[in-house]
Amino acid sequence: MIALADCNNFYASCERVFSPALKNKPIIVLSNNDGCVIARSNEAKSIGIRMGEPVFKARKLIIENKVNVFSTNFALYGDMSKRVMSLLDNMSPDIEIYSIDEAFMDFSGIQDCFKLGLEMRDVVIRHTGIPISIGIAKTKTLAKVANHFAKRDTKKGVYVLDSVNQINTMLKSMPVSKLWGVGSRYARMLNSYGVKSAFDFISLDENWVLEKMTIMGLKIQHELKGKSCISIDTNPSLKKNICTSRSFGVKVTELQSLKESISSHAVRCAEKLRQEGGCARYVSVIIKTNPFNKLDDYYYGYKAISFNTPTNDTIDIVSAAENLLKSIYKKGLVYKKSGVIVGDIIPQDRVQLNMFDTDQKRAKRDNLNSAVDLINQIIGRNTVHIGSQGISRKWQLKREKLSPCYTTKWNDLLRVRC
DNA sequence: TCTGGGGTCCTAGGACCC
DNA sequence: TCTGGGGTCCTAGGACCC
Repeated sequence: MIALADCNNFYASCERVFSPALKNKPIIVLSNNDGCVIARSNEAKSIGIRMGEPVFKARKLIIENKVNVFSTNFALYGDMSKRVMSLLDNMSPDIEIYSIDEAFMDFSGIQDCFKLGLEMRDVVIRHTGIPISIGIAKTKTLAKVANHFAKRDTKKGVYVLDSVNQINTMLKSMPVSKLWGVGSRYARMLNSYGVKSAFDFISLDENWVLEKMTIMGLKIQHELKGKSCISIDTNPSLKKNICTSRSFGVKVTELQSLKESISSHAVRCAEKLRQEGGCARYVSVIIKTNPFNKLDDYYYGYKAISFNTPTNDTIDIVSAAENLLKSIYKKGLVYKKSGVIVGDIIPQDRVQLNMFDTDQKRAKRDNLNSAVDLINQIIGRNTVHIGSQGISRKWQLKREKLSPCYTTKWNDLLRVRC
């Protein structure tokens, strides 16, 4: 069995630990620049303050209900997280720290999972003051479902989901949008096909799920049916990506102020990189304008370089970032109109012709359009994307509506080899 | 007026190799 | 008349997570 421990309303609970007078009072925690609500106590949830809501929209509710408002204090949350995780680690054979407030634990071989869950919950609240919920089931995704129901049982806070009947009942009462791995896009798509509950989802044809939601969707489905596809990772590898980003409180149009931000972001990135003991092969800079501002055009500037020699040197990273910034600013941020991607990226809707070596040359020399028509006829599409290898096997498979022939990144769940 | 920050994985095409 | 194919790496972009 796998257990998922999840701290309840983690940031809000952390703040409450240090201000006991706030017990049973509504609390919210805000993002950078105090822009959005990123954590809410149960009381704040019941008032109707929504997750991610901009503060100015929730202001009325906040004032009327005398909600206690905090800016983020990540040093505090990180420290509290370490304490919680170390307690859980002491009581469980194997643990995967999944996020600042969640951990998966391997409960295989445990006689009474429910009892151990209750003990953990008790120990954590006594030693840290943070309430946690624990869901226990056969797979990670089912443990997430179990946790969903553990949260609703405020008395016990532990839920073991083990019989098929019980699982089906729970999945029937759970909207598909609440499933781990189903975000707003997939939820909307699934709803449009009449798939409303998690149970509707597991009843879908596997090939349909694969086609619409890639291998990720199929894994969710298998996990919900009790077939484990996502194992516990107790030995996390180095980060594959390190990012420092901030929103500006106000609109910025001067290169100089962008440069200052980019430099300090780059320094911070280099710090994180050295902490990890890693090296950077690749640096990229992205600048966007406010997507919510309907009055201005939306700009998205992107530029990246690869280092010949991977580095963790602050100077290298900062100067690379500054150079990238300059080229974006000059090329894109000032001139380009909404939605245009700046940098070295080629627009998606291109018609690139490169069918067969000899034909390609002839086509370029003679008449590009007729060759495009020819390809369209062959593959029966209006828009042509043909690679340098001509119509590859990948394309042929696609035309026959078979699965893609990628294999290297797929696990044993589904091996489609051509 | 004011809308977060830091990550992951998968897909697909292009370049290139043998 | 015929058009190799299997593999890796790179990269952008789209989905997701907390």
